[in-house]
Amino acid sequence: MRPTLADVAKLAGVSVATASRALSNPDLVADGTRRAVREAAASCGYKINLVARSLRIQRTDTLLVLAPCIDNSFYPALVRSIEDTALAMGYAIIIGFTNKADRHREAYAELLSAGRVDGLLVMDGGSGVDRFTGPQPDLPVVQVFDKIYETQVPVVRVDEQQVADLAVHQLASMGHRRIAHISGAADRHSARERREGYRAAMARLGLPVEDQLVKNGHGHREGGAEAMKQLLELPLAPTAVFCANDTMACAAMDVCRDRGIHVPGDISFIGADGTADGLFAFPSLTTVNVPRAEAGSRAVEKLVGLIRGQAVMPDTVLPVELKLRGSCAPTRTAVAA
Amino acid sequence: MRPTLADVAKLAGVSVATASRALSNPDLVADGTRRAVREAAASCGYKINLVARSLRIQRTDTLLVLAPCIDNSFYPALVRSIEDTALAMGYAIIIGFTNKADRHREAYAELLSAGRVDGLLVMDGGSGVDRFTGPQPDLPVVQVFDKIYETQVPVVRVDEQQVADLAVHQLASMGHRRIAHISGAADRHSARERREGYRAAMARLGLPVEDQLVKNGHGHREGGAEAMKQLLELPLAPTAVFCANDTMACAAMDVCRDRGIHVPGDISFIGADGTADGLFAFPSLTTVNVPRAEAGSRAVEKLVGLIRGQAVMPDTVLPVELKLRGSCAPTRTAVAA
DNA sequence: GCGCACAACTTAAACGCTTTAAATTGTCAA
DNA sequence: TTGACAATTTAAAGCGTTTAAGTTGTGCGC
Repeated sequence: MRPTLADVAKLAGVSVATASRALSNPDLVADGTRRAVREAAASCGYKINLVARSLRIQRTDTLLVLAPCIDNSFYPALVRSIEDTALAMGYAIIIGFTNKADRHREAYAELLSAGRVDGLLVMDGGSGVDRFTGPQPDLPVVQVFDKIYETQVPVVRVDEQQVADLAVHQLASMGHRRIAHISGAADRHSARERREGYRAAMARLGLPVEDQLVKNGHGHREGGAEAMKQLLELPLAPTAVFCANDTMACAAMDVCRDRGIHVPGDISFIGADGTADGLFAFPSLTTVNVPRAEAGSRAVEKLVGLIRGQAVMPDTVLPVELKLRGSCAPTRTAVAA
Repeated sequence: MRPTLADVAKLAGVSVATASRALSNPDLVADGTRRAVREAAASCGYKINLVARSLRIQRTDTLLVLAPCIDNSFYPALVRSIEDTALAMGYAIIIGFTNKADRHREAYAELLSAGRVDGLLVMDGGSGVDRFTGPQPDLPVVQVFDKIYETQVPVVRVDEQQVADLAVHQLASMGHRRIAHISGAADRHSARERREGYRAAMARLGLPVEDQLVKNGHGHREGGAEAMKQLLELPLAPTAVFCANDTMACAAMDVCRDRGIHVPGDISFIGADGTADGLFAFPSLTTVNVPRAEAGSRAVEKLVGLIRGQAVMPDTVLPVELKLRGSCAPTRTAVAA
């Protein structure tokens, strides 16, 4: 049998209460006692039982992290930084992926309500965090990106419209006027916002906002490629494309390459997110970087704050930044001018 | 206050023992009683406290999964399948990344020894699973890939030498004789085995095994690119390269493209692992697929088996498979012949 | 010498559940 | 009517901690 605190106490000739204090609250016992208990614990290989501790102190020091997936190139950096920050703050993370069967959602909702975690970090705003928590979560919840405005859940996010704005402005400043947009999955808040941001930016710049220049790429490679093909079939093809994420942008560039269309000579691309995808594309992809690692840590800090009783803070909005790389260039006319 | 079983019992007019049974062991109570308890539970919003349950039954139904990282394109599929299978078998997973500071290792070793998980799944064979478990783990452990022969830990893996063998044979069958190898991180078992497998296959085929044709790419893009550059500077450059993973293969192909060397016309490539990297490369990368998703489920099944008291089974060795894609072609001389 | 403050420690209860062993109830045969 | 037996239910003992409340002992001022 694993030794318990009682064994340690007996060995050290003190009560379990003292043994407990000697190990976890050293200032409350005399020097000699502390040493005796420590030695007893070491000599019998005592290890605390965290489950018992959790039951007693009503804390698990564990966070549940729900991500839609992990093979998406957007999430790994986020998840890593969450894990890193959580660990530094004394929390372990249980991870769950939610874009699978409903079975998953239910299982995790169960974990949440059954007191096995102290808080929830959702990255899957998708169609509402209340699927996991109910309308009035009795557990601290923080959401990362993809804000759902209907709920009052604190969020760490970026200004998604600004993402689009930076991209469109960059292209416009290079002389592009026919700027297309390949948008992301319709159920994602970020995708909707980026599309709106694109429209707004185009309008502000006095550029034509044609419906045919906006195609839905559904956020993935195949959709991006298909959308690009449609754009290339237009009577008057765009000279630049802003894609709602890097994955689609890379796929779109590949379509161009396959057809002998030169990037950025014939057409320019800007992606969004700032994933590694674009870094290794050819040409390397200009993108609007979304600081995922920082979002991860900030979200954990926020969540831990809530758990520890801090008042709900306003949304955290992180800055985005344009990363100018090889995939966009001034229009020929701009060059000629 | 959250209602407890005692509240439910009082509400239903039975003892807590009966309430407990009615909810978790329904055959042991009479029909009417069961219904009454169920209704009482529902009416007061009772949710079981899993921590208390865990303490009592001495199980946590949680697994610790340690991965070196997640942004590596190799691991996501593995982690997802682990999560999926674990959930289906009634386990949650705590995930930890171990290629960070030692702080991480220690924290997770603590979790392990403190009874917060029922078992451990390690993907980071790196320099020995005993860093986490000590020489005699008192907890079930299963390792995925990267077997460490010194320890007696059951493992789910592939035949890494066969990975190399399939690649070399394919290239040789296309007429290649000067086949180079870009190897992976020296501390990884898979990398060492693949290099040995390359040597053995070359020798068996009677092909020259020159030290200068073997470069260390350290498993990552930069290393792969650098290794490729060195290979191209050889007096007699190789006509084909087997890379120990897809990431390096893609980087190596990019180097060729930048220098105007045509793939597969001038030089052929085969990678290994079967990650999405190679699928979207140009040309798409021939690779030796390592069934990561299946390895994940098998590992979980094995681990849960151990937890439930099954005897230790022999290693599980999964089959690998060559995926022929656009990055390799017969040599010019072979074509001419 | 008495009372008091204070430090050091112990006792005992609590956290919320499961499960063994014992008690209760009901049924039926003798 | 009684006893045997099965079917339910209950009381109580844990699971291994933490901690509020209580006890003991020491030194100190008076």
